[in-house]
Amino acid sequence: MPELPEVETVARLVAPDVLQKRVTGVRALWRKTGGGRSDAELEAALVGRRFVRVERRAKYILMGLAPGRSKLPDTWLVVHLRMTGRLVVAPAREEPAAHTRFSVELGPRRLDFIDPRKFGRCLVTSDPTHVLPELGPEPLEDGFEAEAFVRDLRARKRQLKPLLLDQAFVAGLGNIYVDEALHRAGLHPLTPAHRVTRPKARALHAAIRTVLAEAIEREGSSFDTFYRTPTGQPGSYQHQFQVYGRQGQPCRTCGGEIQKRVVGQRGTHFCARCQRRR
DNA sequence: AGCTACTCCTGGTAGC
DNA sequence: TGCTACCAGGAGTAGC
Repeated sequence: MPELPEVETVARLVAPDVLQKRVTGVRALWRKTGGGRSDAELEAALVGRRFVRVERRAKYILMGLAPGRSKLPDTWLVVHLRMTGRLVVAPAREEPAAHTRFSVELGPRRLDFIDPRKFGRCLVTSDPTHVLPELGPEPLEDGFEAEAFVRDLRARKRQLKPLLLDQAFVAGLGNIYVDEALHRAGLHPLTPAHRVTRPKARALHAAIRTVLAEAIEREGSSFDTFYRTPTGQPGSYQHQFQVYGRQGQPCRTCGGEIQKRVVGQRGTHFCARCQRRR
């Protein structure tokens, strides 16, 4: 499922195919994907504008469009891949692939949003802050400062797993990278945040950054048929997983058996020996 | 503040 | 083989 590294990879790879291209048509093949907007509304907002920015914030891809020859975006296409969303650029004359939910025509080519489970969104707005929820710091940016993280973490009483999944606390982590970061830091997913020692909290801060940066280097994780980069390539970080999906197998650090249990409705993987409770 | 449960969705798979 | 039941899960929301 796309988390920060996968979204970053998609944004990077799709950018050269859309930047400077002008929109010639828009269609929401599944209306909800486009936020309930009609094709006429979408066309009125986008047609004639040109993609001038492609950025990532948390798990969102922000694509800025400017009118005429302007370089200043006044309209944004905000994409969230959720579980199964993909962005693909294809020749406009080709039929859209199965499960295509939203299409932006760019002259001879077309940006397609493909999403079997229909959880993803392609929202059009004049200001991304109108559609983005409250989001915590970007874990790979300088603003994600260790001391502040330690302080904020220890001020909360939630269990680590749901706290780290909370996008308002830290942006961009999902089920996979939370499990991987907790293992790397040697922290049990059920530990209450305020019980984490300062050194362990610092270790967690470092682990989050390391895991995410390494996953971006490998273009994310593809362990099922879903996530692919816009070029159709799978990522390769799944080969680096220490705990995710490895229940029943030996821990690569200590040889203990990797456990799986449900925490807050999420499959949670950990080594009970490396990640002692409390 | 923080917990649980529910919703949205469908492809894949386990079980019969 | 063909059927049904269930599961995966990001994030929003409701209720306690």
